[in-house]
Parts: sequence; C-alpha cells; structure tokens
Amino acid sequence: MENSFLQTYVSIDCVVFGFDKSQLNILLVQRDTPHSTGTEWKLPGSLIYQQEDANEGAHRVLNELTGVKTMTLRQFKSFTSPQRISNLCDVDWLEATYHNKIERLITIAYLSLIKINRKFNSVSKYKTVDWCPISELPQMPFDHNQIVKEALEEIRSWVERDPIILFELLPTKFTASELRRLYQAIHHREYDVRNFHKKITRMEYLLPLEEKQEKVSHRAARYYKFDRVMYNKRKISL
Amino acid sequence: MENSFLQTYVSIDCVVFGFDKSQLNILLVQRDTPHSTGTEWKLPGSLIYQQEDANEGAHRVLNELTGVKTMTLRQFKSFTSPQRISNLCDVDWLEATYHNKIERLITIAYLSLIKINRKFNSVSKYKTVDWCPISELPQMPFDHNQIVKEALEEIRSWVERDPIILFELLPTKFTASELRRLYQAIHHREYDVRNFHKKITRMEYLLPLEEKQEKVSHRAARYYKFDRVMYNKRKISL
DNA sequence: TCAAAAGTGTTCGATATACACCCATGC
DNA sequence: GCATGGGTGTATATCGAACACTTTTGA
Repeated sequence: MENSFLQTYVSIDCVVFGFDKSQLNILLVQRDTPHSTGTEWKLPGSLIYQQEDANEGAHRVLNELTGVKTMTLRQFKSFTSPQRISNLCDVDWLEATYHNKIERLITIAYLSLIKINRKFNSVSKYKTVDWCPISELPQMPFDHNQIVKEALEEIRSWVERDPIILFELLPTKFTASELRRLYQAIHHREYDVRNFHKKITRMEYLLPLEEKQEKVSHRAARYYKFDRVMYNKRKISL
Repeated sequence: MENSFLQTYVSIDCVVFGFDKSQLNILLVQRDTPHSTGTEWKLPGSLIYQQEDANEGAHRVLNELTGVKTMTLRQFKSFTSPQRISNLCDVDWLEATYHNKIERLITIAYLSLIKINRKFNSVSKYKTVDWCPISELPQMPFDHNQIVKEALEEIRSWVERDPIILFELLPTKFTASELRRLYQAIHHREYDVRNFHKKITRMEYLLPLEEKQEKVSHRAARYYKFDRVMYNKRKISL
C-alpha cells in the first residue's frame, strides 16, 4: 500500500422523482452507446468541475436538464466502488463523452422532486429526456439501478422526517385520492380510504377548497391545497 | 467552464460515538500542528487508497485506530466544498502528512458506534486517541465541527429506523436507567421514568436478568440484555 | 340506469403523556 | 437515619386498523 492515494474524477447523478396517477416516476436521459449499438437510458449526471462543490454540480445538471433554477435536492449517498466502471461500454462512453481517459470514478447521488407535469425548458446535451415509471426501469449503465434502489429507500425515510416533500410531487391543487395514491406509492402499501380521510383532516396544513373537479364521470372530488405557513408552525411545535 | 473537471483526493472521516453515564462521546485524535504551535484534536480519518472503496477505507481507519476488526459503520454524507481546506494550517498539515501537495480534498463522512469501555489495541499513527463528550468539543480543523453536527442529526434518525444500534453503545448487561439516559442523550429530551419502564416492558427483545447491581449505595438496579433473535423476529413483522 | 370513484362513522387496541410515592442499599 | 437512585400504576388523549354503504356524475 505504498502511498498510492486515490486521485479521481467525481460525478454527481440525480434521481429525480415525479408522481403521476398512481406511480412514482424517474427522469431518465438517453445516451448513445459507444459502439453505435443503439441507445441506452441512464440517470442524468455529470462530472463536477474544478470550481464546483457537489451541490452546485447537482443544481447545474438539473438546471440544464429541466430549466428549473431551484429545486428541492438532497445528497443521499456516494458510490465509490472501483468496480462501478468495470464495464467496457461504460469506460468507452466516458472517454467519448469527456475526452479524458477515466479509470476510476466516484459519484455522489442526489435525490430530487418535481411536479411531473411541469414544462421543461431544457438546454440539455441529451437527445431525449423522459419519465420512466419505477416499475419499468430498464437496465442502466454503471451502478445506476442500484442508485435508484437506494434512492427509493431514502425517499421513504425522508418523507417520514419531513412530509412537506410530498407536496413537491403533487400539483398545487390536488384531491384526497391523489394524495393517498402518492402515500401508497411511496410507502408501498395500501391505505384504507376512510382512515386516510381522517388522517388528512388532522393535518391542519391541508386546506380543503370549495373548488371541485369538473367534467369527471363520477362524483366530483374536492381539491385541497398545502399551506406552508401552517406546516411550519406545526413543525416547531414538535 | 473549459473541460476542467475536478480530479481530487478523497478522504474518509469517522465520527465514532461512545456512550458514558449520561453523555454521548466522540473519539478524537490529536495531530501536531504544522508550525509546532502545539497539538490539535480532529476526527480520525485518512485519504483513501487507489484500490479501496470508501467503506474499506473507513474500516481500515477504525481498525488502525482501535484494533476492532468489524464494527457498525454507516456512510452518511460527503463534504465537497472547495473552501473546506482553505485554512493554511490545514493545507500545510496535509502536505506534511501525506507528502503530496493537496489543493482540493473531498471527504466522505462515516458514523460508527462502539462500547466506550472497550479496550483499544491501537496501531494508530496518532500520539493520542481519546473520548470527548459532545458538549465539550474543541474547535477542529477542516469542517470537522460541521461533520459532527450532521452526524448527530444522522444518529437520531438512524435510531428511529433501527433501534438496534442503541445496544452497540451499551455494555452487554445494562440497567434500565442506562438505557433511558442513552435515549435522552440521543433524542435530547427527558423521559419519564415510569413511562420508560413501560416502554421497555413492551420491547420483548429486552430480557430482564436475575442479576442486579452490586455494591451500589442505593437500591440495586436490575440488569437487562438485548436479544438479537427476538429483535429480528420483531422487525420482519413490521 | 349503470359504471366509476367520492365520501362518510364506529369500535378496538396500542401507544404516549402526565403524575407521586415507597423501596433497597451503603455510609 | 439519611441520601441516593430504583422501581411501580392509573387515567386520558391520540393514533392506526378494521370494516360497508350511500352519493354524485357523465355516458
């Protein structure tokens, strides 16, 4: 072990969650595979620059990807195994993309949340950016499948500490059943409808509106909205 | 932003918790300050080697420090700001220690737990290793004070997800009030003694023993021990 | 009039909180 | 005998879980 300290490139990879109908989705980008064998989906990410710290890098990636300037972002884990770029395709792709021979690469994974119907204003280097339901994730390069798996665990425990993040995934006005389905998707279990209504009645930071759904072929559901001020009052009283 | 991607050394730093009487303690090591102005306490850590991933590095540091081969370890956050080695003392110390000019350094912080009265079998490069109560932490180099602060938040949420880690901090046999004081130290609040007894009665994985304290100048307290098998049964039923 | 989803109340068990006094031991 | 900490029970509030029927609306 002669003084051979690791000197390495560092990337960030972002697991961006969106919620639609009953499913969590993740934002994926398409890359060309090096030997023109087609395309492949991966997590959006980038090497970080000399002058940046990881947070800045993550913001940059997401801004390039979506045009959104500020979004909720959380660093959740670093992936450092030397084997994470053992696949030759990945090695070649890195060299083609960054014009550097890269033999080792650690990545810092971020988790982020966005309303899924938000319009993107992308200046992205990627040809295609799209939502992918977490139940239908493709095989991805590097350890991206593992990163997503850990991101799912992380989002669960984050919601428990700070339920505010649920409302970053829902539209400004949402129905009780949208919120319930989001809970179900995140906690991966069913909630009884009646019990769930009682639960949201107890959350004083959820304001029921007069407004209801229109033109739905069943009884119209009431809209709710999230009241940040009430929420913050609640939190300090814990 | 001309293709100047960060290539950097990577270190790991370990926040090792121990518990004594009523206080959480952290294991600190002493370093010589570069200009012989004395010594200074810091978190134990090391640059990681070429062949290592971060987990291996963390295990190596803790093994060198304590002689303990396997301990509970959890990566909790990376610290990547370019400013974290802006202090000249720190720059000089790095150069003196690692015989390399180091201009940027990111660190991956780990959290670990150990019984405070465990004997160390240290092969450490440090002159002094000692426990420091978290209420009396000195000013430390780099961003080590910040790292400890975040480690404290992390240990709280870790205990909530997985209370087993409490028993890594207590002796094999412990009294109810030792456990209560540990809860208090971690959650930073008081627990009512009677309610706490009810709480531990409900934990079937805590076995009350016949054995009691001896030679204490007050009523002798019953010892309990933690039953891992019962605990694991419990967990899957959640 | 039918299909589809919205909305609503009661009971039970588990858990958290508040609160005050007697017990065992060494000195 | 006294100082020190150990050990105990009751009442109340909140929360989660189980469980079935009526309402509204568009097609």
